[in-house]
Amino acid sequence: MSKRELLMKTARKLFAESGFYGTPTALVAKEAGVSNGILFHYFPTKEILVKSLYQDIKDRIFNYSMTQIYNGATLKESIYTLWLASVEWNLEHPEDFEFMLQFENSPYYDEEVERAQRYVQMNLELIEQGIDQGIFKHFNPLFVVRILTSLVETTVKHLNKNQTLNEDFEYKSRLFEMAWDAIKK
Amino acid sequence: MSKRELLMKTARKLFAESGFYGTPTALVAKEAGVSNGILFHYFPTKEILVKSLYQDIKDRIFNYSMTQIYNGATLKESIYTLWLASVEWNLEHPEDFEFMLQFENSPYYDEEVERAQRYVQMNLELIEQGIDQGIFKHFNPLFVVRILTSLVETTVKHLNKNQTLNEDFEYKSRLFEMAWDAIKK
DNA sequence: AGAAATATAGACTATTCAGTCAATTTAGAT
DNA sequence: ATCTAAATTGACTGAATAGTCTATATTTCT
Repeated sequence: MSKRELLMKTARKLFAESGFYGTPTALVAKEAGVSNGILFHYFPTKEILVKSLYQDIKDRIFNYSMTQIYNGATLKESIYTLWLASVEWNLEHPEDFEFMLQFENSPYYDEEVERAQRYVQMNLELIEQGIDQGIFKHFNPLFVVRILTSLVETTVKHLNKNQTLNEDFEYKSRLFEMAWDAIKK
Repeated sequence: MSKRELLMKTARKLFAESGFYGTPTALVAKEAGVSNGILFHYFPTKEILVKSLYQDIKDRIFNYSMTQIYNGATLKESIYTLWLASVEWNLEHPEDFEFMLQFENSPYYDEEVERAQRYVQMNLELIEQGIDQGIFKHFNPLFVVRILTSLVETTVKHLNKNQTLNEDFEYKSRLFEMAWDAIKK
């Protein structure tokens, strides 16, 4: 693994544990087993490190989600697939999840950062379809995407606390019904 | 206003603007027009200041909500009243809202802090009723409360961005239907 | 009034931390 | 083989900041 990757991996872990305000750059470098200087060589400021991490995580969720969708699915199936992909992915990557929660509620996060995500774009298209077809309640599509996202987050937190339910797909589909009922007409 | 109150008021404002990591205690004291020493007299650590603020805000939301509920309401009406109270209150107190979002996604926040809130207790009771009566989907009541809370947050963010909708009660009741549909059977 | 307790001031400190820099090593190109 | 550019080191710095401490003022109690 390149030192750059090593730094990102370590930062992800430490940031998830102690938050990015609670984690000195020096510690990231030390834990990654590289010098302080090289961290600032790859990431000129801490803010750039943090934002790069976020970008990277979102890209990985996006790529994973892409492998899950399939042709010929109904709208509900597509939304379910994306919903489940996001839930599963976050369950399997708790560090990324923790970090993302913090980031999205930090001053670094704004609408521009959000819209830039291919992941958001993908969801947006589906939601717009659903609204046009009169299947979904008539609201601003980006708002509906945010509703879904916030329900995914709450759901993941819930499943993280109840590990026994983690493999229960019938339960998960009941959880999905909450999200679906919220947005459908 | 006592210096203690003055400090809390100032902290609320500054924390909302720049986050509590981005706001030095010295600045809080300075902006409040009091000495540094007195801040630490009332709040021995910054953490205590932050937690006190949170407690205070939650108490005020709770008190406001209490004035809104009324006897003889159906379950749906009660839930709506609480939902609307929370939405309105957050809209009218953007500083408190900003601060709360940050706090609830910070290391300071945990389940103990959450359960201690009278506000959560009040919601919990209603939700338990709904589940017992078979009106709501059958899930852990605390989880359902969190679902509602997260929907309130997303809704408030949405309304904050679209000020024109702020007075539109018909629109708000459509927003409530999302939350209601999510939890009802 | 006088003692005791509490409130207030503000200078000071010890530490922490993001970021710099000059020196050294490694890799790549010709 | 030599030159050049990029990677890497780690000691260092300057600013920021939570919390301390001593001195003074104000209130409260008897």
